[in-house]
Amino acid sequence: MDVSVKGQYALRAIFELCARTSAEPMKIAEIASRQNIPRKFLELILSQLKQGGFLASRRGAGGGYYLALAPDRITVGAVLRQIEGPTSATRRRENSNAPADSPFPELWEEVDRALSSVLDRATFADLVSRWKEKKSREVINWAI
Amino acid sequence: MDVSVKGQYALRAIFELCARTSAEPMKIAEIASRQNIPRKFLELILSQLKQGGFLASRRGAGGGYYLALAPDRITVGAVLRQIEGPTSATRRRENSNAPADSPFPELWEEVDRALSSVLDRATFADLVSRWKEKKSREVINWAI
DNA sequence: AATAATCTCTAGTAAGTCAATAGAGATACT
DNA sequence: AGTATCTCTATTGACTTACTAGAGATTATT
Repeated sequence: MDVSVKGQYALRAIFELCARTSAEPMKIAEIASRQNIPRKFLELILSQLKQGGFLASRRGAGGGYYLALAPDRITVGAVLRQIEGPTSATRRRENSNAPADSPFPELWEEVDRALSSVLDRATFADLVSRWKEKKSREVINWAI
Repeated sequence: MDVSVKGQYALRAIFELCARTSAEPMKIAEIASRQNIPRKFLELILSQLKQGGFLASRRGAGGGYYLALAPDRITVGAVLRQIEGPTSATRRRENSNAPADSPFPELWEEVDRALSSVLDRATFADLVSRWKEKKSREVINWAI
C-alpha cells in the first residue's frame, strides 16, 4: 500500500477543510501553509478534488475552496481513488502475462477487500473526531 | 497496494518451485519459460530471493534453484518485503513534512495490520493446495 | 583435463513517473 | 478599475522501473 506524496497532500488538504468549523472558503495559500504543502502543487491537487466532487471553489477576492460534501460523506478510500487513479488490482488484471491459472488474482481480491474495509470505512468525520479527542487527552496529560 | 512487476515475478517463481513435486533444482531458463518471465530479469530476482533465504541454488550442469524452506514456511508477505524493500509505512514515517499531530499515522497502521493479516497468513502451501483444488473442480466441470 | 552447462556479478539503458515550478488567463469582489 | 483569487497548460529534473549485455565462477560429465 503506497500512498504517493500527492495522495497524502490531498488527504491533508481535505482534513484541513474538515477540521475547520467555519464553512467559509479557504485560500489555497492558507491550506498550503497550514499543511506545509508546496502551493503550486496543491493547486493541481485541489482542482482534481473538485473534479471528483469533493470540493467546490469560488474565485476572486474572498474566494477559496470549501467542502462540497459533509465530512461524514467523504472517505479516505474515495479520495485516494480520485487522486491515484484506478486501483492497483484493476491495473494488475489488465496487462498480466501470467499463466491463466495462477492462484494470485484471488489473493489480490482478498487484499483489496481488506484494504477497502479500512479505507472505505474511514470518513473524515471520524478522523476529525478521533483527532480532537486525542488532542484533548494530551491537554489533560499536560495538566498533570 | 501496488505490487511491482518484479514482485509479481518473484511470487510466480516461488509458486512454480512450490508446485513442483520433485525437489530437484530447476533451471532459471525453465522457470522463466514456464512462468513467462524475461530470463535475465529473473536471474536478478532469484538471486535476491536466495539472499533472503527463501531459495538455494547449485551451479553447473544439472544445477538450478530449489526451495530453502518448506512451502508452508514461506508467506507472500515475507517474499514481497524481501523484493520490494522496506514497507511503505516505514518509508512514510521517515520523510513526512506533515504537521506533527496529523491523524493519519494511526490510519496507516490500521492499513498495515489489515494488509499483514492477509499477506503474512498466506503461505505458498495454501496457495498451492487451493490452486490444485480449483484445478480439480475445473476438470469435474469439463466432464459434465 | 576439457568441455559444456549453469548460476553470478557488474554495468548499462530506454521509457516512464513523480514532485514540483512557471506563467499567462479567467473570474469575482470592492 | 484594480486587486485577489482560482484555473489551465507546459515544462523540468530527479528518480524508478523493467529489462538487457556480457564476462566470470562453479559444477557435472566425458
